[in-house]
Amino acid sequence: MSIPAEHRRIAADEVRLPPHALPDGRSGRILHEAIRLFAEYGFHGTSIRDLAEACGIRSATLYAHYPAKEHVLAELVRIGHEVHHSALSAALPGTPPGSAARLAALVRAHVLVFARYPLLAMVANNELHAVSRELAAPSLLLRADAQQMILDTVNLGMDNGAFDVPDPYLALTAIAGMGMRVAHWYGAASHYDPETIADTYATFALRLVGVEA
Amino acid sequence: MSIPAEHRRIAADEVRLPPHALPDGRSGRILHEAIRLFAEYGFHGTSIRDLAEACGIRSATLYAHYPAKEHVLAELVRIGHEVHHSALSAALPGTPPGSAARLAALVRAHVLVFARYPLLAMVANNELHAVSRELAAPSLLLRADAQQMILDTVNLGMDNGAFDVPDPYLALTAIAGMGMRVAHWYGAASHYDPETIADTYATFALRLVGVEA
DNA sequence: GTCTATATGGGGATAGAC
DNA sequence: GTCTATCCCCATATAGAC
Repeated sequence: MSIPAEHRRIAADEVRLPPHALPDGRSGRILHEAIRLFAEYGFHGTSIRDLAEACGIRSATLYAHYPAKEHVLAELVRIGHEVHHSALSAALPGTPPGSAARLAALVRAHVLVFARYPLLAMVANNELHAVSRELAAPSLLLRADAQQMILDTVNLGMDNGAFDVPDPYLALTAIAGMGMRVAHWYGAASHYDPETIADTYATFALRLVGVEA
Repeated sequence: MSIPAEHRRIAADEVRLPPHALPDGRSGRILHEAIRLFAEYGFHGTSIRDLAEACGIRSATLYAHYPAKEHVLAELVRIGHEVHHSALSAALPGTPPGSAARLAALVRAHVLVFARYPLLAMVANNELHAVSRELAAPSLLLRADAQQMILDTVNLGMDNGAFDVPDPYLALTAIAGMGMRVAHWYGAASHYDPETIADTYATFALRLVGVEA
C-alpha cells in the first residue's frame, strides 16, 4: 500500500471480520477483496476488473457469482449493518433501560464494531448511497433501529433522572458520531486495542450525559 | 432531490459557503455545482457531463476553466481545509492555552464549520483521497495542524490540572470525530441552529475532558 | 469562452466454448 | 465455474471553428 497513511480515507488496511461473516469459497473471496477495495477507493473508484484481478480471476467470472457489481456492494452493506445491529441488540439484556450501564454497554458494542471491523464498517456506512433504494432498504431499517436503541436509552435516562443532557438528540449524534469515526483512524499511529477504545469511549459517553465516570 | 433522506450520505442539500470562498463568474459557478454533486454522489460518482449540465454549459467548456476534473476537486479540498484551519486559528487569541475556554472555543469553531458548510466540509474530508498526492499535500498539512491545536490544548490542560481524561489522544479523536459527523446529519429532521449545535458540542467536549459544564 | 465534433480508453456486462 | 473474446456505452479529454 504505497499511499501515505494520512492521504487515505481509512488507516487500517487489513480486512478483519467476525467469524463466518462471509461465505466460503469464491463468493466469499470476492466479498473479501471488495471490502478492501471499496473501503480504500470507494465503489465508483473500483472497477470490476480491479476486483477480479484482486481475486485472481477474470472479470467475466464475477458474473457467475453476482449478477452485477452493485450486488457485491449491496451484500457488504447488508452484512455490515447486520453485524452492527446484532452487536447492539446483544448489549441490551442484563442492563436496565435508561441506565448508565445500558448506555455504556451500547456504546461499547457500537465502538467495538467500528474498531474491530473498520473496513467493513467503512464500506457499509460510506458506500450505502451507491446502492439502489430497494437493496439498501433493509440496512436502513437496521440503522434506524440501532439509532433508536441509543436514543431511547438517553431519553429514558433523562426521564428517570440518571442523565442530564442539554438535548438528547444532540447527545445521540455526538455519541454515535464519535464511534463511527473510529473506523477512519483505527490502526493509525498509536496502537490501541479495540477494547481499550470501546471502554474509553463508553466513559466519554457517560460523562457526556452527565454521569460521573 | 428524489433520493430518500436516509439513503443519502448527507442530509443538507443547499450549498452554503463563507463569503467570497469561491471566485466570481463561471469558475466559481463550476465549483459551486461541483460541491453539490461531489457531496451527494462522490467524485467518481459524478461525471464531467453531469457537472457541465448542472452549470448549463457543455463539458468541453469546463476545460477552459480547469485543466482536468481532478483540479476542480483539488480546489474544493483546498478551500474546505483553509476555511476549517482559519476558523480554528481564529479561536486561539483571547483564550489561555490548556484552558477550558480554549477547548470550548476550538470545539465551537470546529463544529461551526461542519454545521454551517456541510457540503463543502463533506467534499473536503470525504473526497480528499481521490486527489493526487501533490495536490492534496497542502490540505494535509492544514489538517494536521488543526488536529495539533486541539491535542495541544488537551495535553496542556492535563498538565496544568484543568482536565482529567483517561487518554488525551482518544479524547482528541472523540471530540474531533463527533464534530466531523455533523456534516452528515445537519439539516435532517430536527432543525438545529449551527450555533446551538456548536455550543452544545462544546459543552459535551468539556464534560468529556472532565470539566463540570 | 463557448460551441460541435470527435478521439481514445475504460467501464459494466454478455456470448459461447471448454 | 472459468475462460477468451467482444459488445456497447460512457468516461475524460482534445481539436478546431466561431
